Amino acid sequence: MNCMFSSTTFYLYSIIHYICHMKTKYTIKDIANLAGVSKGTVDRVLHKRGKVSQDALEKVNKILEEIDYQPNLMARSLKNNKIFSICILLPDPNSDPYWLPCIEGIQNAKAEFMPFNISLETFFFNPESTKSFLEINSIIIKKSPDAVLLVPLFFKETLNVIEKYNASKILVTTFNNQIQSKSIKSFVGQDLIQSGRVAAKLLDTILKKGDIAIVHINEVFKNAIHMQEKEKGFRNYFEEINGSKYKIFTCKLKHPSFKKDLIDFLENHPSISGIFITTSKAYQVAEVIEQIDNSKITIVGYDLLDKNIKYMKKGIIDFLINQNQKRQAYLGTIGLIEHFIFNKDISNKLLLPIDIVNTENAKYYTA
Amino acid sequence: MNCMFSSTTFYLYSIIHYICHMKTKYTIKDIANLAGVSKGTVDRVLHKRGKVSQDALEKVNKILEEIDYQPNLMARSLKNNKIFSICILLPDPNSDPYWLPCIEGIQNAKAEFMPFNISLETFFFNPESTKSFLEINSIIIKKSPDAVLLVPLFFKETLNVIEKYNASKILVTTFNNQIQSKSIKSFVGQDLIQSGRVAAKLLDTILKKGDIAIVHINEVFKNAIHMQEKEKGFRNYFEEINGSKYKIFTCKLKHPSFKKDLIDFLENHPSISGIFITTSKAYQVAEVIEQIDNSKITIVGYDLLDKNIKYMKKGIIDFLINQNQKRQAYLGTIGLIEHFIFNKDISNKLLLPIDIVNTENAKYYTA
DNA sequence: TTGAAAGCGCTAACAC
DNA sequence: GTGTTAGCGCTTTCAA
Repeated sequence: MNCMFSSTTFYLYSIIHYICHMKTKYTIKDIANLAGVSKGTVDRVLHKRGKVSQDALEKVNKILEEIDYQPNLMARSLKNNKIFSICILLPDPNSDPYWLPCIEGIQNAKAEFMPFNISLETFFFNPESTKSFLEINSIIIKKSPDAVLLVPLFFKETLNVIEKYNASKILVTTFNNQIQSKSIKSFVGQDLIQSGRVAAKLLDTILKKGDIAIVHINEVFKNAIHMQEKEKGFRNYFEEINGSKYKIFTCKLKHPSFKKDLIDFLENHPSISGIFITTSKAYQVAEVIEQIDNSKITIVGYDLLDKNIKYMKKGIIDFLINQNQKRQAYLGTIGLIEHFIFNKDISNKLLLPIDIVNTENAKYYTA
Repeated sequence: MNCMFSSTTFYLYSIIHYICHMKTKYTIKDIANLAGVSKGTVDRVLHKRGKVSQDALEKVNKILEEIDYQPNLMARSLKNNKIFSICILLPDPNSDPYWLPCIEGIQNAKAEFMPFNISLETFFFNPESTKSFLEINSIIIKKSPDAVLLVPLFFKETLNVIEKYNASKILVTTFNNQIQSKSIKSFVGQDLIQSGRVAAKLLDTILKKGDIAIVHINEVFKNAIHMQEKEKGFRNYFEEINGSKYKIFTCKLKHPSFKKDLIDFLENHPSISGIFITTSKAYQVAEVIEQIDNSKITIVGYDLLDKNIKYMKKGIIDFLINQNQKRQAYLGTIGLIEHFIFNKDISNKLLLPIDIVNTENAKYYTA
């Protein structure tokens, strides 16, 4: 009973409203005194470590119910000064620059919790190689960290490695790609269907006439589900509007015939006035549009890659939707850190805002 | 030398890159041993509390230079278990619903740091009364908190009260409204000029023809500077485009002749195809437009008030710019808390993203 | 000027 | 079963 927690709200300007919570903060010693037992016994009850008589158990629990005991986390983690270790696994940013901002997000998390005993190790795998994914995962398992935060790009392989982590009692959380599994304790990412709807609304607001193309750029198979969900949300938006005035075409492109196929598609569909690109490669479409077309086609794409921003500044890309990888990685990391240090619950699913970006607000999302 | 901080980056998928920092974490005891003095002496050096011989000072400093000592904040705050108290002062949400989300932001901050010894008290003042502002501030000063976070709506009065806080050694930080004063240790808010530019870019993207009106709704004088800065950024954007095709009119409205004046203005300017409203009262313009006009006028306004969202869903307001009061209040609060608990620096100026909101992504910013 | 020691709240090993 | 105790790292008081 030696410290207090107070919470008050004041309100004044003719009348004065005064609301005040005074909450006493109890320590284990207080509880021991109140229950007439020793600190050790209280601790055994709190941690369900057994070896407590029925009588003592009831006395302590009675007090605990009455007082809303909040353990002092500072003291707890001072005592248990174990080094928690977290391994983070994501696709190699050298293979796809989309992942680059994640590094910064992880570093920010690390910097923020620098004074605490946290060991963070970051690993990259080749996004085009399930083998590299499996290899790195077995390296991580050998290090037996307390938790792993990973991007589950490959469905089957992920379920496979998760079982191994589970067997080793290693906590698994994910970001960017959502995979259903009760063994995954947390997912941080975006609602892709909803992000398709955001893109649809943008084009619906801008376009006065013409038709729309959904462009999928087929890089590696990892994105297949992503692209499908975005298309689903996009079409869904227009289906809900009775009597939508646009025809919507889907256009699947892949290298190396990308450029030729896109040009052919546009020539065959001269009514196209808006394009929605479902990957972060909008700049590749913009390059082509810039060369062939003077008439204005509105383009909505994803992600603040340098090349995308360049074409947005040129006026060829109109909007970019920010998938916020950096913040995904940051929140995934601090979620684990705060769980270990402060005993916080890990939120099962955290859906980040779907940011609409134009030339004028871009700097706030890239910084 | 009894615990470690490690930081590693792995990279593998044909070659293995392995980068590993192993940083030993030192305690005061370690330093004392290394320097051949006692813990007490090390502490005196660390805190510059004097009473240390030249010889001892040099020995300790030499070690400190070599090892990059990071004090254990858990232990420190366990020892100094003082209750830090923070008072928060903002305009009454009953007078202007704009401020309502701030309450939630403050409560989130409170919930997040519940286990620590922080006392938070929230006060409201009448945004139309400098007197109430001064009265509440003198109540707060009497409570002598460790810090105050306030919305400095009134320039002169704010400078006045800040001096008093300074004299009482109470830390002052601000949010939402920026006032230049070296006595203000932190500001959390948005760049209003840039937010005007964001609005301009939106209208520039959407409008195909016609002219633009900037509408100021004159509620109370508090907003005068806000509105001016937004207009400045807005016009600035179009001035930078050589040969902008729009004429831009400024329209100042105030109640009770608001509706009539707006209708008159639109009748006198039939070319208007886009409206930028510089306050959170876009819904008032939308109400009028809905009644008088079938032709499409594009509207960009501010803030996710229920009424604004309602008109956005009706298709009358096209975009809302989110000033993110909730996050401003949240970040302002946790900035202070982390300063007190973890000794973190308070960032002098924190500019939040200027979020572009349409019907499809609104829920992420209001939740 | 310096070192020794107590104690913040919690945990866990160790006697009884 | 239960209470006592040492100790996590830091601060601060008190003797020396």
